[in-house]
Amino acid sequence: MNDSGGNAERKRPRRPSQERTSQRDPERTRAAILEAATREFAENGMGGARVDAIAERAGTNKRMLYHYFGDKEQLYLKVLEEAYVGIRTAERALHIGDRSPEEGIGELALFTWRYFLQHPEFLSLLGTENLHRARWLRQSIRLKELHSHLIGELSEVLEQGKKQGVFIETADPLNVYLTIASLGYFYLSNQYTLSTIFGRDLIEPTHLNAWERHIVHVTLASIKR
Amino acid sequence: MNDSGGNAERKRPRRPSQERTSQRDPERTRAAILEAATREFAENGMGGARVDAIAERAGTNKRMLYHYFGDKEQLYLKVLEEAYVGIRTAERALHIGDRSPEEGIGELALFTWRYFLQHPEFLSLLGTENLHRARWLRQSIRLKELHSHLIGELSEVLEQGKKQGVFIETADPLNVYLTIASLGYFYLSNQYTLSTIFGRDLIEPTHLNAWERHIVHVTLASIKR
DNA sequence: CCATCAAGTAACTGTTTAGTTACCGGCTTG
DNA sequence: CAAGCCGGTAACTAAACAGTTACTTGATGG
Repeated sequence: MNDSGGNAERKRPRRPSQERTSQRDPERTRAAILEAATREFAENGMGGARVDAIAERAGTNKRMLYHYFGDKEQLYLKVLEEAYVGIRTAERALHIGDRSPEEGIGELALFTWRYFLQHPEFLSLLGTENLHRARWLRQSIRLKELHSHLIGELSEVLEQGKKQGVFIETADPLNVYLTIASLGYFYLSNQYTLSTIFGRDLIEPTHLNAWERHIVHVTLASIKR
Repeated sequence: MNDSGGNAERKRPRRPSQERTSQRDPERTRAAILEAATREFAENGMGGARVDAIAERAGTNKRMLYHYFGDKEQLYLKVLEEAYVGIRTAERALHIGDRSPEEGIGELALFTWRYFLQHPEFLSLLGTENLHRARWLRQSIRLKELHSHLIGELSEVLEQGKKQGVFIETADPLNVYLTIASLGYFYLSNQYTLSTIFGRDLIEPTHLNAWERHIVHVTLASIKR
């Protein structure tokens, strides 16, 4: 019905073939799309992110995006998975069991805070995923074992501290991690509304450093005997 | 140009006028739209919320929504403002200065946790607003003074505690509030990803109660001498 | 008892969006 | 050295969307 121009011959849009530095590089294109998608999803959420915007940011076009990642949802899941792999990988390199229990926990708190500070896009992605009740993360089975290492190592450090009599007996590994993550996550992810309603610029270096010390202080105060 | 059907007479879509319980009630319609909008924005964020969906949830139509609230952005801001008024109003009724300093802080921690627990839509709205860097909240001037009361009252309680020698001298009102809010906000707003990756159902009553006690414990441990 | 205005309805419009299709061209390999 | 595959482009399409318009209904005061 709306087939404007009923003639059979279809005009093909013969491109002018102007001298282009085409440089085919699948890996680079793929990586560029993933990075552009990370930024776009972090800035606008799943609902607000635009596929066209991702393609443009990556210096390519939608066709390649669908070619490599299937569709918007699969691309989003890939971005989320990579973000988790990023923090858990960096965390493993810490080896918090190598120091005294107290230093180990302090080290983990400092690392987590600084990682959050340097990776705001990770916090944004978590926020978006939780808005949707982990709808996409739930589909990712391979991620489960990624996080068990953290709890295992943390558990060992706490046990050692209890044996040495420096930590209280009720200290729980998941609770300790949630405490550390809470204090870092809320301060950073909610900095915009907090700065607005309380009239204090939370991202200023002085306040940032004070909060870093505060996190370590609170975490240790909550488990020390 | 695209004026399909060149005849001057316009077909008017004469509605069948079937027995309807129309009940005109501006206040109720307005309130219904606001409540429907709160749920829709909380569930889908600013980008994901649909104006049609809000109208349908409210049992009315888009025309009324635009009539009462201007446009989608103004409606969203109204929803956000009302959410803040809600928690700050309930907070004022606490009068944390009436008890001992230690009890007062514990009371505030408990209240905040329980309010967050009972108002998940408030947490969602905060998350959405922060994703957009407080873009809409910043436009709301009248909200600034709403929050100063909280910090003022909290400050008095801390000072009293310091005089009595039960709190450390470095205890800061904003830091204390941020600590309480962090521990409540993160646990609830990130419960979906956390439950998924750590394989523990955080919303289960047992764990919920344990975390409530944990918040009070951590908050007090961080400021007690 | 009718003129007026506010409450309310539903179809419409221009734009944006995710996803698709038709086509191009350089590199590898049989 | 040609054939076809893979990386790449741009225009297209159907659906969804925010916002508008043309119109109806009911209440009220002069």
